[in-house]
Amino acid sequence: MSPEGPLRRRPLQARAQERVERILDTAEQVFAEVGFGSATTNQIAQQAGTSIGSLYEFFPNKEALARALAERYIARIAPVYDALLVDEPALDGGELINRIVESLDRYFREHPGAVPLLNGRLTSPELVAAGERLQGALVAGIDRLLANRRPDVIAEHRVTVAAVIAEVTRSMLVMADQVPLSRRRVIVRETERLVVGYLTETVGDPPEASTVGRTKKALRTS
Amino acid sequence: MSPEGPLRRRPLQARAQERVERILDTAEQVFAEVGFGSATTNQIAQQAGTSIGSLYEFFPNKEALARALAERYIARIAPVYDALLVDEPALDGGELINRIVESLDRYFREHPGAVPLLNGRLTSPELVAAGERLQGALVAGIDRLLANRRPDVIAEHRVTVAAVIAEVTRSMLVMADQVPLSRRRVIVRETERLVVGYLTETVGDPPEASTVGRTKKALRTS
DNA sequence: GGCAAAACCGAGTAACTGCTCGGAAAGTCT
DNA sequence: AGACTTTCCGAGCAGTTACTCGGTTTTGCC
Repeated sequence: MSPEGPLRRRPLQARAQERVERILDTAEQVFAEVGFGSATTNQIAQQAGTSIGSLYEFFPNKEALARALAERYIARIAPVYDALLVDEPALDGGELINRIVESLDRYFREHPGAVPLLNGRLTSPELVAAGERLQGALVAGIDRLLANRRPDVIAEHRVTVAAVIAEVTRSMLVMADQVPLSRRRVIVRETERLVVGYLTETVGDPPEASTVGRTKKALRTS
Repeated sequence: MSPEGPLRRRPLQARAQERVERILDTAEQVFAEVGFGSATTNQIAQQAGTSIGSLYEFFPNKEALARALAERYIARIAPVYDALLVDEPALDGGELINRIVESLDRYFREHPGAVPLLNGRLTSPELVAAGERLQGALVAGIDRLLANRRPDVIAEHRVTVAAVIAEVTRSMLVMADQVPLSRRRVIVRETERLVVGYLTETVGDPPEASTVGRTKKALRTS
C-alpha cells in the first residue's frame, strides 16, 4: 500500500521481525493503558524485552509506533468482514446481526488500542487520518453487508446507516468491556437489540425471525 | 459535597475567581485537543493568559485541573435534566426524545472536555472515578425521565436501558461533531431514530405520533 | 574460517516536564 | 497612610522525555 510505511528500516531477519511485532504488541498495550501522551518509548522498549536502541532502529519516532499499529488494525479488520460476507446468505436478519456484533466484539477485545485511535483523541494529524481510515474500513464492511442484504436501500442513505451501526456498535462494545463480567453478555445482547431496532425503524422491515431475545411485550404481533 | 475539593486555596477576590475560571476553560480546551497526557501545564497557563505561578497557586497539580473540570461537568448536567423533567409531561414520546437528544447535544458541544473524561482514557484512578460519577449522573437523568414515562418497566431493566441510551447518544453526538457541518443535522436526527427504534424494540410500544422523520417504507401501517 | 551486512545495545544529550519559591504588585482593611 | 493579606509572577530546579551514536554481537554467505 504505502511506499514508505512507518518503518525506518524493514527488518529482514526473522528474529528482528519478531522483535518488531513484540514491540508493537507492547505499544498497543501501553497506549491503551495510559494513553499515547503519557506512554514513554523507554517503557515500551523495556516492557517488550528489548532496548530503546533497537526500537529506534526500526521506528523513527514515537508517533510511528501508533501509525504502524493503525495499519495493523486496518489490515486485520478485512478478514473479519470477509468471513461475514461468506456466511451472510445463509443467515436470517437476527442471526446476521448476532454474528456481526460478536465478530466486532472479538475484534475490539483483541485490539484494545483500536478504540482510542477511533476516538480520534490522538494528538497528531497523521494519527487522526489513520483513525479515519480505520473508521472507514469498519463502515465499508458494514456497508457491503447491508448492500448485499438490502439492495433496495439507496447508496447514500445506506452509508449513513452503516456509519451509525459501526459507531454505536463500537461504543457499546467498549462499554461492555468496562462493565463487571456478569453484565458483559447483557450489554452485548443489548447491542444486538439496539441494531435490530434501528434497522427496523430505518429500513422498515424487521429482520425476519430474529434470534435476538425480546421483551415479552414486544412479541405481540398485531 | 467534597470537603476539600481539588483547589489548593480558594480564590477570594473576583479577579482571582475569574482567573481560575479562565484557567479551567483553557484546560478543557487543551485536554480535549491533545489529551491529558500530552497537555502541559505551562501551555495551559500561557494560553489562559496567566503564569504557571498563578496556576499552581490554586491548583496543587495537573490532575487537580482535570478533577475540577469533572466537578464542573457534573454540576452542569443537573439543570439540563431538571428542565427536561419539568417539560416532560407535556410532550409525546417522539418530542421527548427530540428534546433529550438536543439538550445533550448542546451540553456536549459546550463541554467538549467531558467526552474524553467519559471515555475513561485518563490515566489516574481518581480521574476514572470522576468519569464514572459523570457517567452516573447522565444515566440517572435518563433513568428518571424513563421512570416518569414508563412506570411499568421494572427498575433493574430500566437502568440498563438508560445506560444504553446515555452511551449511544453520547457517542453519536460526538460523531456528529466530527462530521462536516452539512451532515451534522442528519446525524442528530439519526440519533433520535436510533433511540426511538431501541425503545420500540425494548419496551414494546413505539412513542405515539413520533415527530421524528421516517423512511417512506417504514410508514406503511399493516 | 572470514567478511560484510543486519541487528542489538544502553549510556548519554538536549529539550522539555511538572512544579517551587522568593519577591513584587494589587487589594482590603483601619 | 500604613499594615496586612491575597494575588501574581517567571526564572529556575530536579526529574523525565524522545531520541542518537559509537561500538558490540549475530547472521548469512563464500
